[in-house]
Amino acid sequence: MRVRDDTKINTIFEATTALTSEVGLNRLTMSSIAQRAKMACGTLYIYFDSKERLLNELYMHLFVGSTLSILPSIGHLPLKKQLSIIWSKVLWFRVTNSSEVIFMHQFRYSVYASEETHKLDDQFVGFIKNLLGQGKEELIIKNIDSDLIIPLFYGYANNLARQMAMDEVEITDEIIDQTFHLCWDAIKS
Amino acid sequence: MRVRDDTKINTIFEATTALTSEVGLNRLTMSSIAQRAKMACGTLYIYFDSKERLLNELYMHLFVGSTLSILPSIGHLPLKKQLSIIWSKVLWFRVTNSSEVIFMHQFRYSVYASEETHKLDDQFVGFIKNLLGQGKEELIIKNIDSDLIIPLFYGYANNLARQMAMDEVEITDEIIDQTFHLCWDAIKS
Amino acid sequence: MRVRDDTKINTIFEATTALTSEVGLNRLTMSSIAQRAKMACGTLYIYFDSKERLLNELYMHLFVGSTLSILPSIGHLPLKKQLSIIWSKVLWFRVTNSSEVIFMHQFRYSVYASEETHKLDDQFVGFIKNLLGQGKEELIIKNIDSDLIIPLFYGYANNLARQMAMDEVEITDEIIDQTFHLCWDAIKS
Amino acid sequence: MRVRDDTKINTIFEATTALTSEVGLNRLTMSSIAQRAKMACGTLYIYFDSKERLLNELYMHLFVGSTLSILPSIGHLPLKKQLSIIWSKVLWFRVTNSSEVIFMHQFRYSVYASEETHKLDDQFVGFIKNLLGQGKEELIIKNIDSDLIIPLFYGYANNLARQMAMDEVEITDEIIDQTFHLCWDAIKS
DNA sequence: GATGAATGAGTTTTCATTCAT
DNA sequence: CATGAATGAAAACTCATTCAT
Repeated sequence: MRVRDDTKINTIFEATTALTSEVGLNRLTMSSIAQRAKMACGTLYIYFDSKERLLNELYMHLFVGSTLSILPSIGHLPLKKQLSIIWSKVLWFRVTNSSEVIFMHQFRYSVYASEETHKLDDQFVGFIKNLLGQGKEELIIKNIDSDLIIPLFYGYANNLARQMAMDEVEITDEIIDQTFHLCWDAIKS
Repeated sequence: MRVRDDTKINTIFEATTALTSEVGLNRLTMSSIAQRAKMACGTLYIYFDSKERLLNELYMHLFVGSTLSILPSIGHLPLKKQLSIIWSKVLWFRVTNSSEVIFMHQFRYSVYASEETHKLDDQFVGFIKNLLGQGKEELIIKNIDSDLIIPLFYGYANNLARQMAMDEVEITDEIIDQTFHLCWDAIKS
Repeated sequence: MRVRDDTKINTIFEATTALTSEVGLNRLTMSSIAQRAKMACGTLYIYFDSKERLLNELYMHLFVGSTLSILPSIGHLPLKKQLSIIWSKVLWFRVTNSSEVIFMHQFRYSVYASEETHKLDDQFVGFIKNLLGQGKEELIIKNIDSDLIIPLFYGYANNLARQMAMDEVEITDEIIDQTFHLCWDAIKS
Repeated sequence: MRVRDDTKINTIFEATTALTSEVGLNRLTMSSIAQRAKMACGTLYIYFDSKERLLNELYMHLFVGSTLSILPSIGHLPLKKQLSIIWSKVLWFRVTNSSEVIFMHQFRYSVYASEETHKLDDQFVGFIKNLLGQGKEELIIKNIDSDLIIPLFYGYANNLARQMAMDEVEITDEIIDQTFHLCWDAIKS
């Protein structure tokens, strides 16, 4: 019997991200994914119930891999260090995986994004909110509603990465440093 | 084609923004636009060559109305004041026109966005870049590559507005003040 | 403007019945209907929401045309005469519209048949039940549960018509007479 | 192919009849049969060349089991008795095996039914025709073309059984008696 | 024999665009 | 100009059948 091959899921994911970054989410079709992944159209449906599920699972996979996975391991570090690590991690991922970022960006606000997916984001946002709350108590960070601060990090990271990907600028530690300092100066009290 | 009947064009634009914010760009169809605008499907093609043109013209219309239009009139003011006015203007527009912002956001990186449209953005970015260059010469602003600064403003504004629209938070002068100060603290030298 | 052409619905109905009798309900596709009706595939969806609706509306159309339409006009006649007219009407229709009957037969118990459609049948059955009830009161008809009698008429008519259509036997008044007498002898008291 | 493993074949047959009565012939898929029969999709093809063959063999199996098998053993009985036994046998089978009857009914006139299958029916019909011929010679039965009589039995039995199955009415000897008398009164001279 | 993953032709349905009125 | 019926290519998804294990 042909064994169910879990690397196939990765092949599908790769084909999907690559195609989305090339032609956009709107022109992404199941048959084009299949063609790119070198398998039959029907095979996609063995691994995913529908196009919607495929995209949602890909998003969750990327989101977990890019950000959620580091959160637990840095809880003991000082606040600024934690933020700086997250910033670096997020930026590195975003810049070195430009196709993936383009996919995430287009998917994020598309009709395909499910409740479940949005909750992942909330989880991340919740963590950051917590961090900022701490910082405010310690009087390190300006006493401003976190909902006004988070979009700065979030929007800046997204936009910066997208811009760099489009201009084909390579990321350096210096750039990460500089941009993090902008953020830090913005929020430090 | 394209006779000036601004009433009709506005009706089409309003229908398009409203629908996009309700069902998303992916599910936006020409006949749904026509239906919402209370006209026939074919009438849309009297005013716009194609769906792509319609969307691009709408984007340009919104972009000019929301930002580009203020730029010339404030050139004589001091740097920080100029930035603050632009910030306020942009944010007000984004928050008080949430449908429009959702449309712009979804359209901005979609397959529909043409070269021409991207150049509009560049025009705006060029203006800001200029401003920042001035600031750096006057040693008011950190000496950092403007391409690293602009995404902060751009991304922050976009994200903040989208978040506020979704949470149905009302904008106040205080919020504009607070958020602008975050930005300013980030870049001031 | 092209005017919405209601004869088109008949064209579609005819194509559908003809095709069903030729290839069966299972191989009946929307594109084959469109092709046979000499119109585009999408045109079908202007007149019918879905394949299911098309089939249901066709069934109702045929059912009403073939049986339901005569019921009201014969209420004043004596019982046996009424039954005999219905029998004749049903049989004539079934035999002279063999494609239609094949469609109705295949559709009747298919997955496509909706609640609404079944209710039509009930309406007809209800009428006959009433008639039989009268007959029993007048002691003309055997005092047997109507649910045991109706399938005789219903099943016999269906089967006889189908058989005659397949054997390409022509119907005659004599045949109608003979077969009705079988039925009548079966139920008369 | 087609090794005799009757246990497995029966499992497949049961799964097929059950599923057909639940979802209809149109939604009956090979993989759903396999799933219900708790075996792999490919296994079905060890026992049957194709879906069409499977269905035809099932029909023949049911037909033989339900009717054909009794014919030889009653040839010596008087005409009315023979008919009455067949009626009883047929009705009992149809009512106590409602899934099977639904399958037979849906299959009977579907695209899947092969020549071979139709010949089975002819065999049964031929036997009955013979019987009726006898009856006419003995002047017990009306002198009417048998092709006009058989559909009465055939259609009545089918329809009655289907109706009772749907209404979940239990069959009794009384019902069999009553309905047979209807038939007999119809044809007796 | 048995499995079930893989195939890909075929199905229903959508929708940007055209065009007769 | 305005209409909206008509078009047909293309999309998502299904499923009988094959085949590597």
